[in-house]
Amino acid sequence: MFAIDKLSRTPIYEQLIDQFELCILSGDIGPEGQLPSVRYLSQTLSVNPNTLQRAYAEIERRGLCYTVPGNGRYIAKDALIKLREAAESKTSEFEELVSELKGKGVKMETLVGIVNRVYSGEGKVIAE
Amino acid sequence: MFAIDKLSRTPIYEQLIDQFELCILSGDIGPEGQLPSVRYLSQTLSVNPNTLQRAYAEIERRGLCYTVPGNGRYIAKDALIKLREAAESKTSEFEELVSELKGKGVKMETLVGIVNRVYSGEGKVIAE
Amino acid sequence: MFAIDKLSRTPIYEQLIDQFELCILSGDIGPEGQLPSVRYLSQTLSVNPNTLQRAYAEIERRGLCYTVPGNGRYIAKDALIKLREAAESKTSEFEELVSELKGKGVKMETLVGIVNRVYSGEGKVIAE
Amino acid sequence: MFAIDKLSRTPIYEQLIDQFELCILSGDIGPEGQLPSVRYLSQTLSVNPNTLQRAYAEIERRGLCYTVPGNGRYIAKDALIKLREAAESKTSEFEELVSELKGKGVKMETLVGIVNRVYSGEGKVIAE
DNA sequence: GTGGTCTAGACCACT
DNA sequence: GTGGTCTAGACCACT
Repeated sequence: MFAIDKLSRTPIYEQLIDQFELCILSGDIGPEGQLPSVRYLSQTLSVNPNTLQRAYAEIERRGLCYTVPGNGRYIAKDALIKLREAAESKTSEFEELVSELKGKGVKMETLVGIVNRVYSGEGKVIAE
Repeated sequence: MFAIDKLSRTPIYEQLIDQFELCILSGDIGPEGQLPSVRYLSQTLSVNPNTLQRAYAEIERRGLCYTVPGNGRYIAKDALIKLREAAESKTSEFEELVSELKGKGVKMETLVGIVNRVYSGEGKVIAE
Repeated sequence: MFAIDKLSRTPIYEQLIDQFELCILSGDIGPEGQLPSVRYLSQTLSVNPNTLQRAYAEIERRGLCYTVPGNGRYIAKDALIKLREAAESKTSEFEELVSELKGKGVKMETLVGIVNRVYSGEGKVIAE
Repeated sequence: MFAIDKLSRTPIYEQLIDQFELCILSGDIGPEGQLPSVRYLSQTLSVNPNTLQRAYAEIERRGLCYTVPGNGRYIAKDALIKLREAAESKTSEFEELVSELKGKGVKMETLVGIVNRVYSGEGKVIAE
C-alpha cells in the first residue's frame, strides 16, 4: 500500500506524508479510522521510527489526524475536506500560473508538454 | 497594437506592463528603441497619464528600460535577456507545481483541462 | 511622530518610506504590529491617500509588511532583519566608495567634511 | 614615482591607471606632456608590456591622452578638467550615499569611523 | 518637448 | 471599516 522510494531525492518523511494524504483522499482510511502505529509501520516499511514520527507529527500539525495518548492516532473528521480544500487552492494557484505564463507569451503546447512529461515520467527530473 | 481591456479584472497598469513585455519579446521594439511618451500613449489609448506612468515605472524598476531625463524612455540593452530568464524561471515553477499536484493525486486531465480553458478563454475566470 | 517636509526636494512618498523604515528599526512598530490605515494617516499628515498608498505599496514590495485584504496592513515578521541587512549592504557600498575616492586622490578631510555637513544640515543640499 | 603592488588584489593595470591619473591630477605630467613609452616603463616597473598597453588603452579611452602614431603618447589638454569632473561626480555620489545612510538611521560616527579606517589602513580589507 | 509628483475625489472588492 | 485602481488635472524639473 505504501510505496516508499529510498533512493528518491524527496525525503522519506515527505513521501510518507504524501502517501498518508493519498490514503485519506482515496478513502482507504476513513474519518475516525485508526492509523497504523509507528512501531508497526516502521518495521513493515523498514523505515526508522523517527522518520515515521516526523511524518505523523506533520500530518497532525495539518489537522488531518489527532492523537489519543496511550491509544493511537485517528483520522480527523474533517480531514477529507481539508485535503480537498488544499488541493483546490493548489489548483487555483496552478490556474493563475498558467494565466501568467500565457500573458508572458509562453505557448500552450509548452505547458501541456511539461504536464505530459511530469505525469509520464517518475516526477521531477533535475539536472538531466 | 496595444490591446487594453478596461473592463477586465486585471488592472490596466498590469495589462500595460504585459503588453510592453510582449513588445520587447516579439522584437517590436528593439534594444535602445524609444518608448512612446506618457502623454502621447495616454491619449492614443485613452488611459490616464498616471496609469501609464505607473506601468512605465514598474517596467523601469524591472530594469527593462531606462529614462533619459527630459528626453524619453528607452529599452535597455539586456531587456530581452532578462525577460527570457524570467519566463524560464516561471516555467520551472510551473513544472514544480505540476509535480506537486501529481503527488496530491490530481489527475493529469484536470491540469490539461485548465491549461486549455485558460488559453481558449480570454484570461482568468474567477468564481464562475 | 511622522515628520514630513512638503517643501523638501525628496518626494513625500520617499520620506514616508524612510519614516516607516525608521519606525520599524527603532521598534516603534513591532513585528505583526498593524500600520495606520491609509485614510487615517492621510488625514493626520494632510497627505493625499494616493501618496500614502504609493509609500505603502513600496514598503510591501520590499517585503517589510503584508496586507490582509479588507482588514489592514501588518509589519512582516522578518522586517527588522531585512532592514538591518539592507543597511549593512549600504555600509559596505560606502566603504568601497571611500576606498575608490581615496585612490582618486581625494583628501580624507573632504569626505569627513561632507559627512559632517550632511548630518548637521537637514538633508541633501543640491547646487548651493 | 610609480608604486605598483604586485601582491595586491587590485589588478596591476588598474593600479597603473590610478597612478597615471594621480600623476595628471598632481601636475607631475602637464597637458601635452609625453607619457613614458610602453617599453621603457615595462622595464622600469618590471611589468609585462601587455599590461601597460592595457592601462594606456584605458586611459586613452577615457580621453585623458592621445597617441601620435610612431611618435608617442601625450596628455590631452582637458585631461585635468575631465579628472576633476570625474572626482566631483564621485564626490556627489558619496554625498548622496551619506544622505541615504543618514536616512536609514546609520550614525555619523559609524561613517566617520569607516573613512578613518580606509585612509589609515592600506585600502579595502576583504575577508580578513 | 520629456518624465515625476501630488492632490481631489470616485468607485470597486473584500470582511 | 480596509486596501486597490483610476481619472482629471496641476505643477515641477530638465533639455
